Amino acid sequence: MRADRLVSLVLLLRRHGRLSAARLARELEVSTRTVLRDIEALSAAGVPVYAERGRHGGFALLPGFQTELTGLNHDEALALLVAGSRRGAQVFGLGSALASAMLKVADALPEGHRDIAAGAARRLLIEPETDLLSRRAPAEEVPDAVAAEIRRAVFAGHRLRIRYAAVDQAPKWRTVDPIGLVTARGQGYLLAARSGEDRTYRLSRVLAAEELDEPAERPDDVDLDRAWQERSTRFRTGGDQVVVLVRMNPARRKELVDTALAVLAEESDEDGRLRLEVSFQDARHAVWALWQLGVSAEALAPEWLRASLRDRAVAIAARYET
DNA sequence: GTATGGGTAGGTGGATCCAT
DNA sequence: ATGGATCCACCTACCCATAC
Repeated sequence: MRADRLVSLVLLLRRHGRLSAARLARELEVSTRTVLRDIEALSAAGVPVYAERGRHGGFALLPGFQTELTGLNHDEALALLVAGSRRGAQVFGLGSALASAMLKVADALPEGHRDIAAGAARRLLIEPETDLLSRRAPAEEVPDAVAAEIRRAVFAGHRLRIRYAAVDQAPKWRTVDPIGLVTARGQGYLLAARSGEDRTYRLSRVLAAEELDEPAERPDDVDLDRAWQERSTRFRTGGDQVVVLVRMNPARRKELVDTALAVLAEESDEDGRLRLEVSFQDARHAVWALWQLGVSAEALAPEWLRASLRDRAVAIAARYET
C-alpha cells in the first residue's frame, strides 16, 4: 500500500511540478503528516525531492528527474493506452486500477508526446463488441512495413495510397483518407473515406501502402466505436445474405453459431440432433462454414449449397482415390 | 514488536502587505 | 526603499491508535 502511494506521489509531482503537502494529502487521501513521512522516505531512497518553504511553497522533484517505473517504450505505452482507453471502467471491476495504470503509462511517455499519443489512441479500436463479420477466421498476417505505413498515415492524418486486392478483383491502387484502425477477431481493418464515401479495407488485402504528404479530409475527432458499429450494421443488413437450414450434431453448435451472422430458428430432432436456420453473409461464407463442420452437419437447404458441398466432396474423394 | 498512519505543538523561512 | 507584521507552508519531535 505504501509503496504504491510513494509511486503515486512521484507521479503527481512529475505531472504537476510543485505541490503543497496539503494538496498531495488530498490527492492521495491521507493526512499531510503522512505525506511528509512519504517525502522523507522518498528522499532517503534517493529520489531528488526538495521542499520550497514559505508562501506558494511545496514539494517538487529536481528538474530532469525521470522515473523508469514502467520500462515501456513509446509503442508499448501507446498499445496499452489503446487497450485501456475504451470501456475501461467496466473491465472486470478494475476501473480504478486501470486508471492508475493509465496514469503510469501516460507518465512513461516523453513530455509533449502525451497529447499525440492520446490522439493516436483514439484512432485505434481493439476488438469492439460488434464484428464486421462473425466469421471466425484465422488471423492473417500483414507485412510490418505495410502496417507501419498505414499506421503512420492514420496517426499523422495524411492521405494514403494503397494497393488493394478486393475479393475476386485484380489489385488496384487507390487513394483514401484514413480514419482509424480496427481489429476484430484477429482481423485488422482500415476505416477510411474515398471520395467522401465510407470504406472499410481489410489490412490483409492491402498489398502495399504509401503515406502521402497531403492532409486527409477527415474530422479532427472520431468516435471509432460508433463508426465501426454503423459500418458493421450496414454490412450485416446489406449484401447477398443467404439463409441455410442445417441439421447437425449439437456438440458443434457453437462453431456454427460463432461463424454465422444470425440464428433465425432452432429446434431439436427426436434423435437428439439440432435443426438450425442460420444466415450467412454470402454463398461463399455459407459453403466455407458448412465445409468446416465436415460430417457433423448437413445442409438441408438450399439445394445449391448441397450441390456445392457435394461437388467439393467428390473432388476431394477423386483426388485421393488414386 | 513492527509498520503504518493520524494528531498536535513549536519552530523556521519565504512571500506579501503596509506603514514609515 | 526599508523594515516589521502577518500569512502560509514546510520541519521536527513527540505521542497515540490500529493492524498484522
